[in-house]
Amino acid sequence: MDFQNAKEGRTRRYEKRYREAIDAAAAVFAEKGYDGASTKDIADRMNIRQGSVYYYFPSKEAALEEVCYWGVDDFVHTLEQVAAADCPPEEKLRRAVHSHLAPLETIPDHMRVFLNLRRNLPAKSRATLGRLTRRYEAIVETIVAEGVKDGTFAADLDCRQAALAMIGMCNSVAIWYGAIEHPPLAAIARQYADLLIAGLRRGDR
Amino acid sequence: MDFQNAKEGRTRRYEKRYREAIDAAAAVFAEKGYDGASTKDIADRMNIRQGSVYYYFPSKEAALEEVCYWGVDDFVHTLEQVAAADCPPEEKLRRAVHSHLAPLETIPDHMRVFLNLRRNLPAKSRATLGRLTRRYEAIVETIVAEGVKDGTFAADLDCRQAALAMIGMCNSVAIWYGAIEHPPLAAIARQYADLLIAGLRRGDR
Amino acid sequence: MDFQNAKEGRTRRYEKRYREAIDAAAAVFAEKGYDGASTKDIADRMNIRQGSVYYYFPSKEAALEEVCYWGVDDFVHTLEQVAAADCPPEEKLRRAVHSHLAPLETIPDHMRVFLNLRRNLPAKSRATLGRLTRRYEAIVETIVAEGVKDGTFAADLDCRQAALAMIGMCNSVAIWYGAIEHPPLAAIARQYADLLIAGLRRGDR
Amino acid sequence: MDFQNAKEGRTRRYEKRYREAIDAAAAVFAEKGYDGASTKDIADRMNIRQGSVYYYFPSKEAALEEVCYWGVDDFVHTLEQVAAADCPPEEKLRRAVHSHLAPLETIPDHMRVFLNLRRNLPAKSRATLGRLTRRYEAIVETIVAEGVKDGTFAADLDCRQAALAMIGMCNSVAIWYGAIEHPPLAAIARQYADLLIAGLRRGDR
DNA sequence: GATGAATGAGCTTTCATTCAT
DNA sequence: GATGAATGAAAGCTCATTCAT
Repeated sequence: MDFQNAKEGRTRRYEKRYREAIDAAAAVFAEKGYDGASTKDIADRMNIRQGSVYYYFPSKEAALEEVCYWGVDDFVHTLEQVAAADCPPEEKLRRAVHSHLAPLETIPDHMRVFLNLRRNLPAKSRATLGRLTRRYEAIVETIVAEGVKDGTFAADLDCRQAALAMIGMCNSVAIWYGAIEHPPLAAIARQYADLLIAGLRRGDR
Repeated sequence: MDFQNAKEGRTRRYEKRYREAIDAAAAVFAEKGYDGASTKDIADRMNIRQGSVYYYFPSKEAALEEVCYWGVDDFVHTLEQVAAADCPPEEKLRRAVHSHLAPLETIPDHMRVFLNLRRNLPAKSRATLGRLTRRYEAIVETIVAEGVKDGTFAADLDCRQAALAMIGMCNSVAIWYGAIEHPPLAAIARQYADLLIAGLRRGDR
Repeated sequence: MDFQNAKEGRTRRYEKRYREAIDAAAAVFAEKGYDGASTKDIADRMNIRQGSVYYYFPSKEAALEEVCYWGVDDFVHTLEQVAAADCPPEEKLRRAVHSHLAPLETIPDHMRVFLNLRRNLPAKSRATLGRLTRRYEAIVETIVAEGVKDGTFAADLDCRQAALAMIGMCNSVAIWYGAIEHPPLAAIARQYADLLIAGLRRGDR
Repeated sequence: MDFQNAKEGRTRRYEKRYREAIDAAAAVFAEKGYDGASTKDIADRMNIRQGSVYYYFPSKEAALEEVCYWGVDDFVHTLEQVAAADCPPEEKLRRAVHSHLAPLETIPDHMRVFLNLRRNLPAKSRATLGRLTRRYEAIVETIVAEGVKDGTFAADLDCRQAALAMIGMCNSVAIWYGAIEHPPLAAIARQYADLLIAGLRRGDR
């Protein structure tokens, strides 16, 4: 109940509201797209008036930026840990599929916004996220390449294409996940991992 | 040079320009999204003035509709022929992958618009296209199921998920095809088909 | 009644409306200042709706630009002719005062906008107009210097300051001209010229 | 160290900050105009937050009022003393020019705001300041008339126009003073006074 | 004295659409 | 087939102002 606490309390409350603002933006962008969403939509979701949105974001674009950056670092970092783990490549791939799909359960809106609305960002942020994306792809490619080297996967694999295929397949889940009937996420991840692992064992010729 | 011919000539010219209008709309929508594109963008691409766009389309939405419908019938019909062909399921799947990717070379803009901007259509068209999409998915599922029945593919496959995985993987190519360096489309199709076929042989448990 | 005429007619009509748009902008800016004026004010004065203003100007700033540039070339050009005339410097100065004040009768709004709202222009136009202004001042200074050289004006005059004083005095008329009771413009010009000429004969020491 | 003193100290500190607020407003208004300036601009200049400006001024308009009134009483009073002095009219005119230009050195922002932004005041204050202005003009006119009567200035002078010319010429200095290279203020004042005095001796016919 | 949060009105700008020509 | 002119609605953004703390 000292000053320290009072300050923390205030800060925490502020941060909470700020976090809510980002989530509201994520939800609205995910539903309507960037150009299709209005700042009024975000305001409505926060139960404030339209102009007040600008208390939280300096611009609509900035709101998109915040949503897109949300969780990206963790996302890449997790994959790095998977790649660095002490286990066979096929296990790494399996874990990669699981961790790649995980955000669909925790922050599906942010994920969809990142996947589909990145291009609406100003050049600079787009470039930054592009670099992160390419790093992510490279790590997946590394895992595949590792499997090729140790004989787990087919010797003549196009590792880059295999990585893109894996990522593309997983990302495509975001399109219908939650909108149609489907197995639980863990089951989907298992199925997709099985398919990929078996596919890569004898994938390309 | 008789009236008939003159009329035909005019009509043909008209149809050509009309087709150009749809292509212009496709290109603009593909580049900027539905809400991000303006009728002026379409007009600019056709070298006419904004208001003149309405000579070709009764509304912006109608333009989107035309673009989305373009080639869809053929697309589904081709898959139906593949499914009806007299060949083993794995060959059918291979052909399905090829024909699914083919539009990327011939009408990439229309394909991207269909994939990403369907949701901007009025409910009615969206429903119609949704039905077509589900029919398409069902056909793929049928091919997979056929493979399961004759022992080509793993007995415990989730055929629906397998179909979605195949479609999602193929669609994901549209995201980077033409934007980054990549093998020719035929090679990509072969690799993806190989991966899928091997993956499905022993995909799920 | 030929094509040429038809086209001219159309163009003339268009230009007339365009000129009206600039005049409306001038009047509104003159009355309310740049930031104080709204595009709706301009629209109201033209009897069109607010958004339609953008049919005539790409932006509010562009409207200001048009107003500021209006007549400036003529203004400078007229002074150049005065300076080049074959008559004694004091007569040149008299004519300069007259031609400087003349726009108050013909385009008072444009003049006031030029004098007071130039600073609201984007850097580039501001610089262009700044160059014109400095050229104008230089010409006046030249006239004064001529008078000093031929003994008409005091030998120890600060010609630059004298030029600025003349211009400043004349411009200050714009502040009250038309708002309070005053003699006709020609009389004001004569009085001010008399004052200046006598003042410069024995102006500085 | 008694209560009285403590209170005085607080008051004095308060007044200092209050004066700073007015100066900040003056500077911001002078730079950006009334409509172009925001309360945030004033806040920034005072290193406080936007809302806190309202601790010093009940409204933006009130801030403008304070700036405009600042020094005006002294300004008029000084001229009254000049007019009442026991010296020839031409000396009075010389002193009037000096004292008219003096604020350019001491409170240039306030002066510019008074000159250019009076019109943004509410009707009442505008009227009050208008009355002061007209009184000021009348005093100058009186000085000129005195000179006419005693034969110092030309017998057929339009005294009102002469007064306006003097004031306009002096005010015009505010436009460029401090922005371009120029002689010291005292020199300018001398030059302008010389010009005016000589001009009025034989100014109108 | 000052702040964080919010409001509500107004602004500039964009844009799908209409229509007489 | 196409254009110039205009509309009306909505959008993003700014800002003077308020108020509890």
